[in-house]
Amino acid sequence: MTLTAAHPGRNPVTRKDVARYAGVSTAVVSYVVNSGPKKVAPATEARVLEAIRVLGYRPNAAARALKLGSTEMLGLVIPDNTNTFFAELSHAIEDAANELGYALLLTNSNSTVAKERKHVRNLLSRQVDGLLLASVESDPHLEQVVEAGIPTVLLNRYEPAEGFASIGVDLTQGAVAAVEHLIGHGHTNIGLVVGTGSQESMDGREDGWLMALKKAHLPEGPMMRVPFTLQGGYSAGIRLVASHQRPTAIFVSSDMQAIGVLRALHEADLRVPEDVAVVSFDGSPDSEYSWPALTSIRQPIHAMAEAAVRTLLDPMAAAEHTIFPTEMVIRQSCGCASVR
Amino acid sequence: MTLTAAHPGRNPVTRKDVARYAGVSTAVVSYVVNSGPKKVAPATEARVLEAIRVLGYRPNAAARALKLGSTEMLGLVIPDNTNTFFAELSHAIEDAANELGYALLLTNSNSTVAKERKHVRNLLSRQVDGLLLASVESDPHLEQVVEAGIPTVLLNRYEPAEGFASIGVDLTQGAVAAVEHLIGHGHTNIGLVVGTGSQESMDGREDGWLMALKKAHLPEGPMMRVPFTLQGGYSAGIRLVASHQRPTAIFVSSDMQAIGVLRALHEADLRVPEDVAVVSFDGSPDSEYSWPALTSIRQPIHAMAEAAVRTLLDPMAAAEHTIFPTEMVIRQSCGCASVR
DNA sequence: ATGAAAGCGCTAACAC
DNA sequence: GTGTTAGCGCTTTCAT
Repeated sequence: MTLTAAHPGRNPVTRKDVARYAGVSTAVVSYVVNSGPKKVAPATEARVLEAIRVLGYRPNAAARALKLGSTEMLGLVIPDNTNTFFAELSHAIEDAANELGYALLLTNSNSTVAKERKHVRNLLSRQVDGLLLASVESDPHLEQVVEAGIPTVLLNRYEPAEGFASIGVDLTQGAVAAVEHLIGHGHTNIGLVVGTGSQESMDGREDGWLMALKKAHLPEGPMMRVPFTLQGGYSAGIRLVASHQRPTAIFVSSDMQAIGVLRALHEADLRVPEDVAVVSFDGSPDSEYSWPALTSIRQPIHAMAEAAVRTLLDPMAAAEHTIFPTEMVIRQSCGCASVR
Repeated sequence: MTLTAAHPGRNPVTRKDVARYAGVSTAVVSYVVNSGPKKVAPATEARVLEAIRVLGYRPNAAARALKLGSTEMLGLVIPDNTNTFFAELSHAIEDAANELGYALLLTNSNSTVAKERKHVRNLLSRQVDGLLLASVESDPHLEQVVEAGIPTVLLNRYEPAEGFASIGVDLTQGAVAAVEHLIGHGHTNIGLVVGTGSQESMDGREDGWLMALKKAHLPEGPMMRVPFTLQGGYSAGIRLVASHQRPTAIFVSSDMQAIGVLRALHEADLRVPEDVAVVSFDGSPDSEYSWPALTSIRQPIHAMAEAAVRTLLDPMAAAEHTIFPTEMVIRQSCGCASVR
C-alpha cells in the first residue's frame, strides 16, 4: 500500500454495513443513495445519510454497472492529445460528458490503425456506454462496434459514414473562405499545406483551395502533403521556400502546421505577411500567440463536442452526419493589419 | 440506438452462452479466457476459442471488476490537458498505464479546487486501482483518498507530501541553471515570470532565480506572477516591457508563458535575444517552434510518467518523494546562437 | 481436466 | 414506507 495501512485493501464498507448501522434494509439505503425509485421517510433518510457519513461509505460503481448494464463511462479515441486541436476537443468533450454524469476513458491512437483498433476493442470490453472516435482511417473498420451495438459517433469527420452518426466541420467552405481572403489581398500564387494520414481520400480543405483558385481563374500553387504536426509544417515550409516558384501566400490546413511553416519562413528571412502571407485552420489559442498572430479558420470546438455527446447519448438520434460552419478570425498573418 | 438495431441492447453474449456452445462449463471458459488458473486440454480450448469467435463474445469488465475488486483503471487528475506540458504528461502516463494493462480515466480540474475534489471523489467511487493527481493545491485535502485506501501518487510536485508518494522535477536546480546561463551571457538585470495558482508556497523556480542572482551578487530583477498560460505570459511580458527598469533577460517558468512573453516582446519591437534574452522551462515541442526558438529547461516527462505509474502500481513502493533532474536545451532565445 | 456453486455489491420488483 | 430477494457476469475453491 502506497499510503496508510489503516485500510488494508479496497474500501470494505458496503451497502450492507450502512444498512446495519442505520437499522434499515439494504433496499432503503439504495433508495436514499439514488434518490429513488421509492420514497423514504425523512427521519429514515437522515439516519441513512448519517450512517454513510460515519462509515465513509462509497457506492461501488462496478457493482452498479454490472446490475444496470451501464457504466456511465464514455470512450474517446483520438489520434493525439498532444495536438492542440484534439487537446481542446477532448477537453470540451470531457466537460460535456461530465455535465451528464459520464466519465471519460481517453485514449490516443498515435495516428495508428493498430492502436486505434486495440483501443476500441478495449473500450468495448470495458462496457462504455458510448464511443467517440476520431479515426485515423477514412473508412474505419467498425464491425466490432456494430456487433457490440454500442452507440458511436465519429468525430472530426468531413464525409458521412454509412450507418454511423458523425460530426465535422465544413472543411471546404472554410478553405474557400481562407483562399478567397488571400485572393482578395491580391495574391495570385497561393500554396497549400495539407495533412496526411488522417484520411486517404482528399481532404475537403484541398478541395476548397482548388475551388477558390479555379473560380478566380488562378493557377494551382505548390502543394505539400505533410503530417498534422509542428514538424510536418516546418518541413513543408522549408520545401515551399525552396520551391521553384515560391508562393506569396500559403493556406495551411492546421494551426500546428502553420506554426511550423512560420518557423521555416522566419529562418529564410522572409517577412510574414509582407513576403509571404499565411492563413491557417483551426483557430486554436496557439494561433493567437504565434509571431505574427495567425489569421485562421476557427472550428466551433465546443459546439461540436456538445453535439457529439448529445447525439451519442440520445437514443432517438439518427445515424446522421452533422456539419458545422467555420468562422474566419482575422489577425496579422494574412496582411490585413500591419505587423508592427 | 445510434446504429444497427440488430443487437437491441448491450452485448448479450455471456460466458454462459459460450460454455453452452462449446459444450463445457463456464469455469472452463474462464480458464481459457484468462489463460488460467487451471490448465485446459488443447482440444477443449480450441472449441472454446471457436465459440468465442462465432458468438462474438467479449468479457464483461464490470463483472470482472466486481468479482476481482480491481477495475484495471487508473484515474488521472490534471489542471488542464490543453496546457502542452500536461498534454504530454498525460499522454506519457496513458502509454505507461496501457503497457501494464490499465486504462486511464482522464479528468481536468481546470485549476479549480472544487472540480479537483469532485473528480477525485468520482474516480474513487469508480473504483480506480490507483490515482495520479497533479493537484492545484500545495497541500491537497486527501482524506477521502486516505480513507479509501487507494494507492496514490502526486504529480508535478516539488515538495514532498506527508504520507504520499510524489514525483517532480528539480525546479530550483533547473532555474539556477537557467539564470546562471543568462548571467554567463553578461546580463545583470534578469527578470522572472513565475506561475500562480498551482501552489501557494513559493515556487522552486523562484528560489532558483533568487539563489543564482544572490550568488552572482546581482540585484533582483522585476518579477511577475501570472497563470501558467499563453495569456498569462503575454500580460506579464507587457508589464515587463513597460516596467521602469526593463530587464535585458527574463527567466520564464513555463514554455506556454514564454510564448506569451515573446509575443509581448515582439509587439514592443524588441528583438530576442539582442534586446531581451529569454530562457524558459519545460522543454516542450512548442518551445522549439516559437520565434525565436526557446532555450528551455527540459523536464524528463516520459521518465516521470513511467516512474509515476510504476510507483503507483508497486505494492512495495514507499511513500517517497522522487525528484528528477532537468536538462537545459540551448536554442536561440538566450543569445547563444545568432537568431538568423 | 472439468464442473458446480458461492458470492463480489448493487438494484428493483414484489411482498408486506 | 420498508424489507426480502433474485440475479447482473464473472472467478475460483472444492469436488469429481
